[in-house]
Amino acid sequence: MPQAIPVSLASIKVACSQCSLRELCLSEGLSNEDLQKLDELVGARRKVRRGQNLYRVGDNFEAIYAVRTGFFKTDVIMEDGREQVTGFQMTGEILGMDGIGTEIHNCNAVALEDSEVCIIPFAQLETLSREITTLQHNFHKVMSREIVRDHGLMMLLGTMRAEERLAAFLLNLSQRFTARGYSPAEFHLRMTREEIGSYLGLKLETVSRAFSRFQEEGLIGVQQKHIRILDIPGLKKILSHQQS
Amino acid sequence: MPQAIPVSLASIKVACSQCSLRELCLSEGLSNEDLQKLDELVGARRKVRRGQNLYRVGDNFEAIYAVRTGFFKTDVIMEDGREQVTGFQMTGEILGMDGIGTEIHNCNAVALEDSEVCIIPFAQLETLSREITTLQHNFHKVMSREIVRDHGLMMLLGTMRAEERLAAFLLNLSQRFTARGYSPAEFHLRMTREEIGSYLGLKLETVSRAFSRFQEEGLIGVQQKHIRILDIPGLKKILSHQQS
DNA sequence: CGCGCTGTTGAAACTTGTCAAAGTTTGTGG
DNA sequence: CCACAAACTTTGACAAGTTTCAACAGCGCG
Repeated sequence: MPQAIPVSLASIKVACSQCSLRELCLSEGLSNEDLQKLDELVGARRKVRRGQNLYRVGDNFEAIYAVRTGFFKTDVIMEDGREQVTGFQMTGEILGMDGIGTEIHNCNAVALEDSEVCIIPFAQLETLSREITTLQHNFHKVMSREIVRDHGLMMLLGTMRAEERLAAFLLNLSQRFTARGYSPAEFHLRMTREEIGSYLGLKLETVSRAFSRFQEEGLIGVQQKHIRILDIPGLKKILSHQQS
Repeated sequence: MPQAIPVSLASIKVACSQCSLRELCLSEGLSNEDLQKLDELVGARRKVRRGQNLYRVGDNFEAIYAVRTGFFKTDVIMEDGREQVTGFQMTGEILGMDGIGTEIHNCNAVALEDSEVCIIPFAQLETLSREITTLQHNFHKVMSREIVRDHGLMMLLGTMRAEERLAAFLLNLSQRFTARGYSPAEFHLRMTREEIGSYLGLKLETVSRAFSRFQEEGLIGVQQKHIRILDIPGLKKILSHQQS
Protein backbone atom coordinates (compact mmCIF):
# COMPACT_ATOMS: atom_id res chain seq x y z
CA MET A 1 0.00 0.00 0.00
CA PRO A 2 2.16 2.85 -1.23
CA GLN A 3 -0.21 5.59 -0.05
CA ALA A 4 0.21 4.94 3.67
CA ILE A 5 -0.49 7.83 5.98
CA PRO A 6 2.75 9.66 6.69
CA VAL A 7 4.22 9.48 10.14
CA SER A 8 3.19 12.95 11.20
CA LEU A 9 -0.46 12.01 10.80
CA ALA A 10 -0.27 8.44 11.95
CA SER A 11 -1.20 8.93 15.57
CA ILE A 12 -4.75 9.89 16.28
CA LYS A 13 -5.03 13.49 17.26
CA VAL A 14 -8.06 14.68 19.08
CA ALA A 15 -7.97 18.45 19.06
CA CYS A 16 -7.13 21.41 16.85
CA SER A 17 -4.41 22.30 19.31
CA GLN A 18 -2.78 18.97 18.52
CA CYS A 19 -3.70 18.81 14.87
CA SER A 20 -0.81 18.59 12.51
CA LEU A 21 -2.83 20.22 9.79
CA ARG A 22 -3.21 23.52 11.46
CA GLU A 23 -1.15 25.46 9.03
CA LEU A 24 -3.61 24.46 6.36
CA CYS A 25 -6.58 25.05 8.49
CA LEU A 26 -8.08 27.78 10.62
CA SER A 27 -5.89 27.60 13.66
CA GLU A 28 -2.66 28.99 12.31
CA GLY A 29 -1.10 31.55 14.59
CA LEU A 30 -3.52 31.10 17.46
CA SER A 31 -2.35 31.25 21.06
CA ASN A 32 -2.73 28.15 23.18
CA GLU A 33 -5.60 29.72 24.99
CA ASP A 34 -7.40 30.50 21.77
CA LEU A 35 -6.67 27.07 20.39
CA GLN A 36 -8.47 25.58 23.34
CA LYS A 37 -11.54 27.62 22.56
CA LEU A 38 -11.41 26.41 19.00
CA ASP A 39 -11.06 22.86 20.26
CA GLU A 40 -14.32 23.19 22.12
CA LEU A 41 -16.01 24.48 19.02
CA VAL A 42 -14.76 21.71 16.77
CA GLY A 43 -15.73 18.92 19.08
CA ALA A 44 -17.53 16.63 16.72
CA ARG A 45 -16.17 14.49 13.96
CA ARG A 46 -17.95 12.68 11.23
CA LYS A 47 -16.90 9.66 9.26
CA VAL A 48 -18.03 9.52 5.66
CA ARG A 49 -17.69 6.24 3.80
CA ARG A 50 -16.53 6.13 0.24
CA GLY A 51 -19.36 7.08 -2.07
CA GLN A 52 -21.41 8.75 0.64
CA ASN A 53 -22.37 12.40 0.59
CA LEU A 54 -21.08 14.75 3.24
CA TYR A 55 -23.85 17.06 2.10
CA ARG A 56 -26.10 17.55 -0.91
CA VAL A 57 -27.52 20.44 -2.88
CA GLY A 58 -30.51 21.69 -0.93
CA ASP A 59 -29.32 20.55 2.51
CA ASN A 60 -29.55 23.16 5.19
CA PHE A 61 -26.25 24.80 5.85
CA GLU A 62 -25.14 24.60 9.44
CA ALA A 63 -21.45 23.92 9.46
CA ILE A 64 -18.32 23.93 7.43
CA TYR A 65 -16.02 20.94 7.46
CA ALA A 66 -12.30 20.41 7.64
CA VAL A 67 -11.08 17.24 5.99
CA ARG A 68 -9.09 15.25 8.54
CA THR A 69 -8.44 12.18 6.47
CA GLY A 70 -9.60 11.03 3.08
CA PHE A 71 -10.54 12.63 -0.16
CA PHE A 72 -13.65 14.41 -1.43
CA LYS A 73 -15.08 15.85 -4.57
CA THR A 74 -17.60 18.67 -4.84
CA ASP A 75 -19.87 18.96 -7.82
CA VAL A 76 -22.80 20.83 -9.30
CA ILE A 77 -25.39 19.11 -11.46
CA MET A 78 -27.58 20.78 -14.06
CA GLU A 79 -31.24 19.91 -14.59
CA ASP A 80 -30.37 17.97 -17.72
CA GLY A 81 -27.88 15.84 -15.81
CA ARG A 82 -24.62 17.43 -16.81
CA GLU A 83 -22.15 17.34 -13.96
CA GLN A 84 -19.33 19.75 -13.22
CA VAL A 85 -16.83 18.71 -10.59
CA THR A 86 -15.82 21.96 -8.92
CA GLY A 87 -13.03 20.64 -6.77
CA PHE A 88 -11.20 17.78 -5.11
CA GLN A 89 -10.50 18.29 -1.42
CA MET A 90 -7.85 16.56 0.58
CA THR A 91 -6.60 16.55 4.16
CA GLY A 92 -6.64 19.97 5.78
CA GLU A 93 -8.91 21.59 3.24
CA ILE A 94 -12.23 23.21 4.06
CA LEU A 95 -15.57 22.17 2.62
CA GLY A 96 -19.00 23.72 2.70
CA MET A 97 -18.46 27.44 2.27
CA ASP A 98 -20.86 27.37 -0.66
CA GLY A 99 -23.71 27.25 1.82
CA ILE A 100 -23.10 30.45 3.75
CA GLY A 101 -24.69 32.80 1.26
CA THR A 102 -28.09 31.15 1.04
CA GLU A 103 -28.11 29.01 4.20
CA ILE A 104 -28.51 26.09 1.83
CA HIS A 105 -25.79 24.03 0.24
CA ASN A 106 -25.33 24.75 -3.43
CA CYS A 107 -23.19 21.79 -4.35
CA ASN A 108 -22.70 18.15 -3.44
CA ALA A 109 -19.75 16.86 -1.46
CA VAL A 110 -18.95 13.18 -1.88
CA ALA A 111 -16.22 11.13 -0.25
CA LEU A 112 -14.01 9.39 -2.82
CA GLU A 113 -12.52 7.19 -0.12
CA ASP A 114 -13.42 6.49 3.48
CA SER A 115 -12.89 9.84 5.15
CA GLU A 116 -13.30 11.81 8.29
CA VAL A 117 -14.09 15.48 8.75
CA CYS A 118 -14.13 17.93 11.64
CA ILE A 119 -17.49 19.60 11.95
CA ILE A 120 -17.23 23.34 12.51
CA PRO A 121 -20.65 24.74 13.40
CA PHE A 122 -20.80 27.95 11.46
CA ALA A 123 -22.78 30.16 13.83
CA GLN A 124 -20.32 29.32 16.57
CA LEU A 125 -17.39 29.96 14.28
CA GLU A 126 -18.74 33.43 13.62
CA THR A 127 -19.19 34.01 17.32
CA LEU A 128 -15.71 32.87 18.19
CA SER A 129 -14.12 34.82 15.37
CA ARG A 130 -15.64 37.99 16.78
CA GLU A 131 -13.55 37.27 19.80
CA ILE A 132 -10.37 35.95 18.20
CA THR A 133 -9.03 38.33 15.57
CA THR A 134 -6.59 35.83 14.17
CA LEU A 135 -9.28 33.21 13.72
CA GLN A 136 -11.46 35.74 11.95
CA HIS A 137 -8.67 36.64 9.60
CA ASN A 138 -7.72 33.02 8.98
CA PHE A 139 -11.24 32.24 7.97
CA HIS A 140 -11.36 35.16 5.58
CA LYS A 141 -8.11 33.99 4.08
CA VAL A 142 -9.47 30.51 3.54
CA MET A 143 -12.50 31.87 1.70
CA SER A 144 -10.38 34.22 -0.35
CA ARG A 145 -8.03 31.44 -1.36
CA GLU A 146 -11.01 29.44 -2.47
CA ILE A 147 -11.99 32.30 -4.77
CA VAL A 148 -8.48 32.53 -6.16
CA ARG A 149 -8.39 28.78 -6.69
CA ASP A 150 -11.64 29.02 -8.60
CA HIS A 151 -10.19 31.73 -10.81
CA GLY A 152 -7.31 29.44 -11.64
CA LEU A 153 -9.72 26.73 -12.64
CA MET A 154 -11.62 29.19 -14.83
CA MET A 155 -8.37 30.00 -16.57
CA LEU A 156 -7.81 26.31 -17.12
CA LEU A 157 -11.32 25.70 -18.42
CA GLY A 158 -11.43 28.82 -20.51
CA THR A 159 -8.06 28.88 -22.21
CA MET A 160 -6.23 25.56 -22.04
CA ARG A 161 -6.28 22.61 -24.34
CA ALA A 162 -6.69 19.03 -23.15
CA GLU A 163 -3.05 18.18 -22.49
CA GLU A 164 -2.40 21.49 -20.80
CA ARG A 165 -5.35 20.86 -18.52
CA LEU A 166 -4.17 17.44 -17.54
CA ALA A 167 -0.61 18.65 -16.97
CA ALA A 168 -1.90 21.44 -14.73
CA PHE A 169 -4.04 18.95 -12.87
CA LEU A 170 -1.19 16.54 -12.24
CA LEU A 171 1.18 19.27 -11.15
CA ASN A 172 -1.43 20.64 -8.78
CA LEU A 173 -2.01 17.22 -7.24
CA SER A 174 1.71 16.61 -6.96
CA GLN A 175 2.17 19.89 -5.15
CA ARG A 176 -0.65 19.24 -2.74
CA PHE A 177 0.53 15.73 -1.95
CA THR A 178 4.01 17.09 -1.38
CA ALA A 179 2.69 19.70 1.04
CA ARG A 180 1.19 16.85 3.04
CA GLY A 181 4.37 14.84 3.23
CA TYR A 182 3.63 12.37 0.46
CA SER A 183 5.78 11.75 -2.54
CA PRO A 184 5.55 14.48 -5.17
CA ALA A 185 6.15 11.92 -7.87
CA GLU A 186 3.99 8.97 -7.05
CA PHE A 187 0.39 8.87 -5.98
CA HIS A 188 -2.88 7.13 -6.29
CA LEU A 189 -5.78 8.89 -7.98
CA ARG A 190 -8.91 8.64 -5.94
CA MET A 191 -11.19 9.70 -8.77
CA THR A 192 -12.23 8.10 -12.04
CA ARG A 193 -11.31 9.34 -15.49
CA GLU A 194 -14.81 10.60 -15.81
CA GLU A 195 -14.49 12.70 -12.66
CA ILE A 196 -11.17 14.07 -13.82
CA GLY A 197 -12.80 14.85 -17.13
CA SER A 198 -15.69 16.62 -15.50
CA TYR A 199 -13.31 18.69 -13.42
CA LEU A 200 -11.21 19.59 -16.45
CA GLY A 201 -14.09 20.13 -18.84
CA LEU A 202 -13.20 17.11 -20.98
CA LYS A 203 -14.73 13.77 -21.83
CA LEU A 204 -13.29 10.73 -20.14
CA GLU A 205 -11.93 9.39 -23.42
CA THR A 206 -9.98 12.58 -23.92
CA VAL A 207 -8.52 12.29 -20.44
CA SER A 208 -7.55 8.70 -21.10
CA ARG A 209 -5.88 9.63 -24.39
CA ALA A 210 -3.95 12.43 -22.75
CA PHE A 211 -2.71 10.04 -20.06
CA SER A 212 -1.59 7.63 -22.76
CA ARG A 213 0.17 10.36 -24.66
CA PHE A 214 2.03 11.55 -21.56
CA GLN A 215 3.11 8.00 -20.95
CA GLU A 216 4.33 7.55 -24.53
CA GLU A 217 6.33 10.72 -24.15
CA GLY A 218 7.88 9.46 -20.93
CA LEU A 219 6.40 12.22 -18.81
CA ILE A 220 4.50 9.93 -16.49
CA GLY A 221 3.92 6.29 -15.74
CA VAL A 222 0.30 5.27 -15.61
CA GLN A 223 -1.16 2.08 -14.27
CA GLN A 224 -4.86 2.66 -13.93
CA LYS A 225 -5.17 4.95 -10.94
CA HIS A 226 -1.55 4.73 -9.94
CA ILE A 227 0.48 7.64 -11.30
CA ARG A 228 4.20 8.15 -11.32
CA ILE A 229 5.41 11.52 -12.47
CA LEU A 230 8.72 11.09 -14.27
CA ASP A 231 9.34 14.53 -15.70
CA ILE A 232 7.96 17.48 -13.78
CA PRO A 233 9.81 20.06 -15.91
CA GLY A 234 8.38 18.36 -18.97
CA LEU A 235 4.87 18.76 -17.63
CA LYS A 236 5.54 22.37 -16.77
CA LYS A 237 6.75 22.98 -20.29
CA ILE A 238 3.45 21.74 -21.66
CA LEU A 239 1.71 24.29 -19.48
CA SER A 240 3.80 27.27 -20.40
CA HIS A 241 4.32 26.27 -23.98
CA GLN A 242 2.23 28.04 -26.53
CA GLN A 243 -0.38 25.86 -28.16
CA SER A 244 1.06 26.64 -31.59
CA MET B 1 -28.87 57.42 -24.27
CA PRO B 2 -31.15 54.53 -23.39
CA GLN B 3 -29.07 53.41 -20.43
CA ALA B 4 -29.67 56.45 -18.26
CA ILE B 5 -29.26 55.96 -14.57
CA PRO B 6 -32.63 55.03 -13.09
CA VAL B 7 -34.38 57.49 -10.86
CA SER B 8 -33.54 55.78 -7.63
CA LEU B 9 -29.86 56.29 -8.27
CA ALA B 10 -30.00 59.65 -9.92
CA SER B 11 -29.42 61.80 -6.91
CA ILE B 12 -26.00 61.72 -5.39
CA LYS B 13 -25.96 59.78 -2.19
CA VAL B 14 -23.17 60.23 0.27
CA ALA B 15 -23.40 57.46 2.79
CA CYS B 16 -24.15 53.76 3.13
CA SER B 17 -27.10 54.69 5.27
CA GLN B 18 -28.52 56.55 2.32
CA CYS B 19 -27.28 54.22 -0.36
CA SER B 20 -29.97 52.67 -2.48
CA LEU B 21 -27.76 49.67 -3.15
CA ARG B 22 -27.67 48.45 0.35
CA GLU B 23 -29.60 45.29 -0.25
CA LEU B 24 -26.89 44.25 -2.66
CA CYS B 25 -24.10 45.36 -0.46
CA LEU B 26 -22.89 44.86 3.08
CA SER B 27 -25.34 46.99 4.98
CA GLU B 28 -28.48 44.93 4.66
CA GLY B 29 -30.33 44.58 7.92
CA LEU B 30 -28.14 46.95 9.91
CA SER B 31 -29.62 49.25 12.51
CA ASN B 32 -29.31 52.99 11.95
CA GLU B 33 -26.67 53.18 14.60
CA ASP B 34 -24.61 50.47 12.96
CA LEU B 35 -25.11 52.01 9.55
CA GLN B 36 -23.53 55.17 10.82
CA LYS B 37 -20.47 53.26 11.93
CA LEU B 38 -20.25 51.70 8.51
CA ASP B 39 -20.58 55.15 6.96
CA GLU B 40 -17.51 56.29 8.83
CA LEU B 41 -15.60 53.27 7.61
CA VAL B 42 -16.55 53.71 3.98
CA GLY B 43 -15.68 57.35 3.84
CA ALA B 44 -13.61 57.47 0.70
CA ARG B 45 -14.68 57.10 -2.87
CA ARG B 46 -12.60 56.61 -5.93
CA LYS B 47 -13.35 57.45 -9.51
CA VAL B 48 -11.92 55.12 -12.11
CA ARG B 49 -11.97 56.23 -15.71
CA ARG B 50 -12.81 53.82 -18.49
CA GLY B 51 -9.81 51.66 -19.26
CA GLN B 52 -8.09 52.39 -15.97
CA ASN B 53 -7.25 49.72 -13.41
CA LEU B 54 -8.84 49.78 -10.00
CA TYR B 55 -6.07 47.40 -9.01
CA ARG B 56 -3.60 45.07 -10.65
CA VAL B 57 -2.09 41.66 -9.98
CA GLY B 58 0.67 42.20 -7.45
CA ASP B 59 -0.78 45.33 -5.85
CA ASN B 60 -0.87 45.27 -2.09
CA PHE B 61 -4.27 44.40 -0.79
CA GLU B 62 -5.69 46.97 1.57
CA ALA B 63 -9.35 47.34 0.79
CA ILE B 64 -12.28 45.84 -0.95
CA TYR B 65 -14.48 47.96 -3.17
CA ALA B 66 -18.18 48.33 -3.73
CA VAL B 67 -19.13 49.48 -7.21
CA ARG B 68 -21.26 52.61 -6.88
CA THR B 69 -21.62 53.41 -10.55
CA GLY B 70 -20.12 51.98 -13.67
CA PHE B 71 -18.96 48.62 -14.86
CA PHE B 72 -15.81 46.58 -14.28
CA LYS B 73 -14.15 43.41 -15.44
CA THR B 74 -11.73 41.27 -13.49
CA ASP B 75 -9.21 39.09 -15.24
CA VAL B 76 -6.24 36.83 -14.76
CA ILE B 77 -3.40 36.69 -17.27
CA MET B 78 -1.01 33.79 -17.83
CA GLU B 79 2.69 34.21 -18.46
CA ASP B 80 2.20 33.46 -22.13
CA GLY B 81 -0.40 36.21 -22.43
CA ARG B 82 -3.61 34.25 -22.37
CA GLU B 83 -6.33 36.17 -20.58
CA GLN B 84 -9.27 34.83 -18.66
CA VAL B 85 -11.97 37.29 -17.69
CA THR B 86 -13.25 36.02 -14.35
CA GLY B 87 -16.17 38.35 -13.95
CA PHE B 88 -18.05 41.51 -14.87
CA GLN B 89 -19.09 43.64 -11.91
CA MET B 90 -21.84 46.18 -11.87
CA THR B 91 -23.41 48.57 -9.40
CA GLY B 92 -23.63 47.19 -5.89
CA GLU B 93 -21.20 44.34 -6.41
CA ILE B 94 -18.03 43.84 -4.41
CA LEU B 95 -14.54 43.74 -5.87
CA GLY B 96 -11.17 42.80 -4.45
CA MET B 97 -11.81 39.76 -2.27
CA ASP B 98 -9.16 37.89 -4.23
CA GLY B 99 -6.53 39.78 -2.27
CA ILE B 100 -7.42 38.74 1.27
CA GLY B 101 -5.70 35.37 1.21
CA THR B 102 -2.26 36.56 0.22
CA GLU B 103 -2.42 40.28 1.06
CA ILE B 104 -1.71 40.81 -2.62
CA HIS B 105 -4.21 41.12 -5.43
CA ASN B 106 -4.38 38.07 -7.62
CA CYS B 107 -6.32 39.53 -10.49
CA ASN B 108 -6.76 42.79 -12.37
CA ALA B 109 -9.83 44.97 -12.08
CA VAL B 110 -10.46 47.34 -14.98
CA ALA B 111 -13.26 49.86 -15.45
CA LEU B 112 -15.15 49.28 -18.70
CA GLU B 113 -16.81 52.68 -18.37
CA ASP B 114 -16.20 55.68 -16.17
CA SER B 115 -16.99 54.35 -12.73
CA GLU B 116 -16.93 55.08 -9.06
CA VAL B 117 -16.30 52.75 -6.14
CA CYS B 118 -16.61 52.95 -2.37
CA ILE B 119 -13.35 52.05 -0.70
CA ILE B 120 -13.79 49.71 2.23
CA PRO B 121 -10.50 49.40 4.13
CA PHE B 122 -10.31 45.75 4.93
CA ALA B 123 -8.63 45.83 8.33
CA GLN B 124 -11.28 48.22 9.52
CA LEU B 125 -14.02 46.08 8.05
CA GLU B 126 -12.73 43.15 10.06
CA THR B 127 -12.63 45.29 13.18
CA LEU B 128 -16.13 46.57 12.71
CA SER B 129 -17.54 43.17 11.88
CA ARG B 130 -16.25 41.89 15.20
CA GLU B 131 -18.58 44.42 16.71
CA ILE B 132 -21.56 44.16 14.36
CA THR B 133 -22.74 40.58 13.98
CA THR B 134 -24.95 41.36 11.03
CA LEU B 135 -22.15 43.06 9.15
CA GLN B 136 -19.91 40.09 9.78
CA HIS B 137 -22.51 37.72 8.47
CA ASN B 138 -23.29 39.90 5.45
CA PHE B 139 -19.66 39.90 4.48
CA HIS B 140 -19.44 36.14 4.77
CA LYS B 141 -22.50 35.84 2.60
CA VAL B 142 -20.98 38.07 -0.05
CA MET B 143 -17.85 35.93 -0.19
CA SER B 144 -19.85 32.73 -0.26
CA ARG B 145 -22.01 33.97 -3.10
CA GLU B 146 -18.87 34.79 -5.02
CA ILE B 147 -17.79 31.18 -4.63
CA VAL B 148 -21.18 29.92 -5.79
CA ARG B 149 -21.10 32.29 -8.74
CA ASP B 150 -17.68 30.94 -9.68
CA HIS B 151 -19.02 27.39 -9.56
CA GLY B 152 -21.73 28.40 -11.99
CA LEU B 153 -19.14 29.77 -14.35
CA MET B 154 -17.15 26.56 -14.08
CA MET B 155 -20.25 24.66 -15.09
CA LEU B 156 -20.63 26.95 -18.06
CA LEU B 157 -16.99 26.64 -19.09
CA GLY B 158 -16.80 22.92 -18.47
CA THR B 159 -20.00 21.62 -19.96
CA MET B 160 -21.72 24.08 -22.27
CA ARG B 161 -21.35 24.66 -25.97
CA ALA B 162 -20.93 28.09 -27.49
CA GLU B 163 -24.57 29.04 -27.93
CA GLU B 164 -25.50 27.77 -24.50
CA ARG B 165 -22.76 29.88 -23.01
CA LEU B 166 -23.90 33.02 -24.75
CA ALA B 167 -27.53 32.38 -23.82
CA ALA B 168 -26.53 31.92 -20.18
CA PHE B 169 -24.49 35.09 -20.34
CA LEU B 170 -27.30 37.18 -21.80
CA LEU B 171 -29.86 35.84 -19.35
CA ASN B 172 -27.52 36.56 -16.47
CA LEU B 173 -26.96 40.13 -17.62
CA SER B 174 -30.66 40.62 -18.18
CA GLN B 175 -31.41 39.45 -14.67
CA ARG B 176 -28.79 41.67 -13.11
CA PHE B 177 -29.91 44.73 -15.03
CA THR B 178 -33.48 44.01 -14.00
CA ALA B 179 -32.49 43.80 -10.35
CA ARG B 180 -31.08 47.30 -10.70
CA GLY B 181 -34.19 48.79 -12.21
CA TYR B 182 -33.10 48.71 -15.85
CA SER B 183 -34.96 47.04 -18.64
CA PRO B 184 -34.59 43.27 -18.68
CA ALA B 185 -34.86 43.27 -22.45
CA GLU B 186 -32.66 46.06 -23.66
CA PHE B 187 -29.18 46.99 -22.63
CA HIS B 188 -25.82 48.16 -23.74
CA LEU B 189 -22.86 45.82 -23.52
CA ARG B 190 -19.90 47.52 -21.94
CA MET B 191 -17.44 44.90 -23.05
CA THR B 192 -16.04 43.87 -26.42
CA ARG B 193 -16.70 40.57 -28.15
CA GLU B 194 -13.21 39.56 -27.20
CA GLU B 195 -13.89 40.18 -23.51
CA ILE B 196 -17.14 38.26 -23.71
CA GLY B 197 -15.25 35.48 -25.44
CA SER B 198 -12.57 35.42 -22.78
CA TYR B 199 -15.21 35.26 -20.08
CA LEU B 200 -17.05 32.43 -21.85
CA GLY B 201 -13.98 30.51 -22.94
CA LEU B 202 -14.57 31.23 -26.63
CA LYS B 203 -12.83 33.14 -29.39
CA LEU B 204 -14.32 36.46 -30.39
CA GLU B 205 -15.35 35.13 -33.78
CA THR B 206 -17.34 32.38 -32.15
CA VAL B 207 -19.10 34.92 -29.96
CA SER B 208 -19.88 37.05 -32.99
CA ARG B 209 -21.28 34.08 -34.87
CA ALA B 210 -23.45 33.08 -31.94
CA PHE B 211 -24.84 36.61 -31.76
CA SER B 212 -25.61 36.48 -35.46
CA ARG B 213 -27.30 33.13 -35.12
CA PHE B 214 -29.47 34.32 -32.25
CA GLN B 215 -30.47 37.30 -34.34
CA GLU B 216 -31.34 35.12 -37.35
CA GLU B 217 -33.49 32.99 -35.08
CA GLY B 218 -35.29 36.05 -33.75
CA LEU B 219 -34.11 35.55 -30.19
CA ILE B 220 -32.36 38.88 -29.90
CA GLY B 221 -31.71 42.08 -31.78
CA VAL B 222 -28.07 43.04 -32.08
CA GLN B 223 -26.64 46.36 -33.14
CA GLN B 224 -23.02 46.31 -32.15
CA LYS B 225 -23.06 46.66 -28.40
CA HIS B 226 -26.74 47.38 -28.16
CA ILE B 227 -28.74 44.26 -27.34
CA ARG B 228 -32.45 43.74 -27.34
CA ILE B 229 -33.69 40.44 -25.98
CA LEU B 230 -36.78 39.41 -27.88
CA ASP B 231 -37.40 35.90 -26.63
CA ILE B 232 -36.30 35.10 -23.10
CA PRO B 233 -38.04 31.69 -23.05
CA GLY B 234 -36.27 30.90 -26.30
CA LEU B 235 -32.92 31.66 -24.74
CA LYS B 236 -33.78 29.58 -21.70
CA LYS B 237 -34.68 26.69 -23.95
CA ILE B 238 -31.24 26.79 -25.50
CA LEU B 239 -29.80 26.47 -22.01
CA SER B 240 -31.89 23.58 -20.83
CA HIS B 241 -32.08 21.85 -24.16
CA GLN B 242 -29.82 18.91 -24.67
CA GLN B 243 -27.03 19.50 -27.12
CA SER B 244 -28.29 16.60 -29.26
C1' DC C 1 -12.45 63.19 -42.02
C1' DG C 2 -9.64 59.34 -41.76
C1' DC C 3 -7.35 55.88 -39.17
C1' DG C 4 -7.77 52.29 -35.99
C1' DC C 5 -10.27 49.44 -33.22
C1' DT C 6 -14.17 46.44 -33.22
C1' DG C 7 -17.20 43.40 -35.34
C1' DT C 8 -18.82 40.19 -39.12
C1' DT C 9 -18.39 36.45 -42.25
C1' DG C 10 -16.26 32.59 -44.98
C1' DA C 11 -13.35 28.49 -45.69
C1' DA C 12 -10.11 25.31 -44.05
C1' DA C 13 -7.70 23.07 -40.26
C1' DC C 14 -7.60 21.17 -35.94
C1' DT C 15 -9.16 19.53 -31.46
C1' DT C 16 -12.33 17.26 -29.00
C1' DG C 17 -16.54 14.62 -28.75
C1' DT C 18 -19.22 10.57 -30.08
C1' DC C 19 -19.89 5.88 -30.83
C1' DA C 20 -18.30 1.35 -30.55
C1' DA C 21 -15.67 -2.55 -29.05
C1' DA C 22 -12.55 -4.83 -26.29
C1' DG C 23 -9.57 -5.18 -22.23
C1' DT C 24 -8.89 -4.64 -17.22
C1' DT C 25 -9.89 -4.27 -12.49
C1' DT C 26 -12.81 -4.59 -8.52
C1' DG C 27 -16.21 -6.26 -5.72
C1' DT C 28 -19.69 -9.68 -4.57
C1' DG C 29 -21.68 -13.95 -3.87
C1' DG C 30 -21.47 -18.71 -4.29
C1' DC D 1 -11.07 -18.97 -3.34
C1' DC D 2 -13.05 -18.70 -7.66
C1' DA D 3 -16.31 -16.87 -10.93
C1' DC D 4 -18.97 -13.57 -12.70
C1' DA D 5 -20.88 -9.08 -13.17
C1' DA D 6 -20.35 -4.37 -13.02
C1' DA D 7 -17.64 -0.51 -13.35
C1' DC D 8 -13.81 1.57 -15.28
C1' DT D 9 -10.26 2.22 -18.89
C1' DT D 10 -8.22 2.12 -23.36
C1' DT D 11 -8.21 2.56 -28.26
C1' DG D 12 -9.94 3.37 -33.02
C1' DA D 13 -12.64 5.64 -36.56
C1' DC D 14 -15.49 9.14 -37.62
C1' DA D 15 -18.34 13.38 -36.76
C1' DA D 16 -19.06 17.78 -34.96
C1' DG D 17 -17.84 22.09 -33.01
C1' DT D 18 -14.54 25.58 -32.47
C1' DT D 19 -10.51 27.92 -33.83
C1' DT D 20 -7.57 29.91 -37.18
C1' DC D 21 -6.62 32.75 -40.93
C1' DA D 22 -8.15 36.16 -43.89
C1' DA D 23 -10.81 39.77 -45.85
C1' DC D 24 -13.88 43.34 -45.35
C1' DA D 25 -17.32 46.50 -43.11
C1' DG D 26 -18.65 49.89 -39.70
C1' DC D 27 -18.33 52.92 -35.96
C1' DG D 28 -16.07 56.13 -33.13
C1' DC D 29 -12.24 58.70 -31.48
C1' DG D 30 -8.99 62.15 -32.21
